Amino acid sequence: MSTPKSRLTQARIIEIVAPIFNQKGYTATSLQDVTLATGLTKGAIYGNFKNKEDLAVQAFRYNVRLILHSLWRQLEPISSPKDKLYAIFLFYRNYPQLSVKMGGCPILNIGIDANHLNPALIKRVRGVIIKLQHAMAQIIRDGIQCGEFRPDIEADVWAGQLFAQIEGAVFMSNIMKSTAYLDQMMDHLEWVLQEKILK
Amino acid sequence: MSTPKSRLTQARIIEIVAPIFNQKGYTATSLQDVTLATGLTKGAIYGNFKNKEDLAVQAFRYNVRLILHSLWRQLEPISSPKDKLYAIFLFYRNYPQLSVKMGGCPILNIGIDANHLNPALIKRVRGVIIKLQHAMAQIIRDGIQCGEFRPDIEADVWAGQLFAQIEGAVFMSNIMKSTAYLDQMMDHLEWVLQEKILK
DNA sequence: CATAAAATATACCTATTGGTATATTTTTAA
DNA sequence: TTAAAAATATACCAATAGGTATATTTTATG
Repeated sequence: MSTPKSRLTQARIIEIVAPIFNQKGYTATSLQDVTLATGLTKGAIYGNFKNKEDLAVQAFRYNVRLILHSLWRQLEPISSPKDKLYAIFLFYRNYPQLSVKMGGCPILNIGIDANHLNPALIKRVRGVIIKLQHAMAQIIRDGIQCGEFRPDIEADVWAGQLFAQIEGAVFMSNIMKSTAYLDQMMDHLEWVLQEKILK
Repeated sequence: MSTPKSRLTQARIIEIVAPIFNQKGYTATSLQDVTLATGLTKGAIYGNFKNKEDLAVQAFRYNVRLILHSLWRQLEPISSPKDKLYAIFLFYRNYPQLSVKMGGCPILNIGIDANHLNPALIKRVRGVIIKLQHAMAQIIRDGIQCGEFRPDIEADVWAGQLFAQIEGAVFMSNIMKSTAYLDQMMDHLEWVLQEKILK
C-alpha cells in the first residue's frame, strides 16, 4: 500500500493552515501558529512538508483551487459568452461568502504580501492572474466570433481591465468591511458590458 | 532652545524606514532592518520612537503625506470639478513614478498587510481611504451644483466606485509590473466620466 | 501476535526577535 | 571651558524564530 494516512494529514494540515497564511501572510505566520492550529507538533509538520515555504505555497494553491473550482463549476453549464460574463459577475457578487472562509482573496493578500518578500509565491500569484485573465479573454474572443460581442474590441485589454476592476472592488470590500463596493462594481460592469462590449 | 537635532534624526529615520515598512510590511520588517538601513543602533531608534508600531505608524503617515500633498498640489489650481477629475486621472497615470520610491501604494500595501494583524494601522488606512473618497465625492457634488455633472448621480457611490477602480489598477500594475493597467484604467474612467457623469 | 515501517512527539540547536538599562559620546548653554 | 542635558551606543534580557536528530508511538503487514 501507499501512504494513505500521511496524504490525509497532509491535506488536513493545509486545510487548517491555508486561512492563516492567507490572513497573516508568509512571514507573520509562525510555525507555532501552525502547530497550535493543527494540534500537531513541529515533528509532524516537517514530516509532511519540506519547510515553511512549502507549506505556504501549498496553502496558496489550496485556496486558489477552491476559488477556481467554484468559478469553473458555475461557468461550465453556460454556453453563451455573454451569459458567462454575467455569471462571472454573479460569482464575484457572492465572493465575500467564499473568500471570508479563507480570510480574504488569496490573489490580493498573497500578491501584496509576497511581492517584495517571496519570489516563489509571487510567481504563483502572477500565474493565477494570467490564467484568469486568459480565461476571460477567451470568453470575449468567443463572444466576438459568435457575434454576441462587437468585433473591434480588444479581448486581452478588456480582460485585464475587468480583472483589475474586480480586484479593486474586492480590496475595498475587504478593507472597508462592506459588500457594497463589490455589488456596485458588478452593477457597473454589467452596464459597461452592455454599453461597450455587447452588440 | 528645543530639540532640533532629535527632530531632524527622527524625520531622517522615517524617511529611510518608510519604504521598508511599506514593502515588507509590519511584521516582516525587523528592528535590524531599521538599524542597518539607518546606520543607527537600537538605542538611537528607541530614543526617538516609542516602539516598532510607533515607527510603522509614522512611516505610513509619511508615505501618505507624500501622496496627498502631491495630489492636493495638482488639484489646487484647478477650479472646474470636471477638470479636477481629469487631474486625478492624470495623477494616477503618473502614480507609478511616485509610488515606486516608497515601494508601492501604502493604502494597498498596509491595507492588506495590517488587515488581520495591526488594528492601529488598519484604522489609519481606513481613515485615508475615507478622506480620499470624501474629497472625490465633494468634487462630484460641486460638479452637480455648478451644472457640469448630471444632477441625478450619487456622489458617494461614484466616489467609492472610482477609488475602487483606481486601486484595482494600482494593484495590477504593481503585481504584474506593467503600467498598462493604470493607463488603460484611466482611459476607461475618462470615458465613464463623459458617458455617465458629465452632462 | 510480532515485526517492520511509517508517522508523530520530544528535546534540542543556533539565530534572531522586540525591548531595555546603562554607559558613553555628543551637543547645548552658562 | 566646563557642567548639564540630550542623544547615541553597548551590552544584555527573555522569548521566539525556523529547523533537525532522535526517541516514541501508531499503523500496516506477515
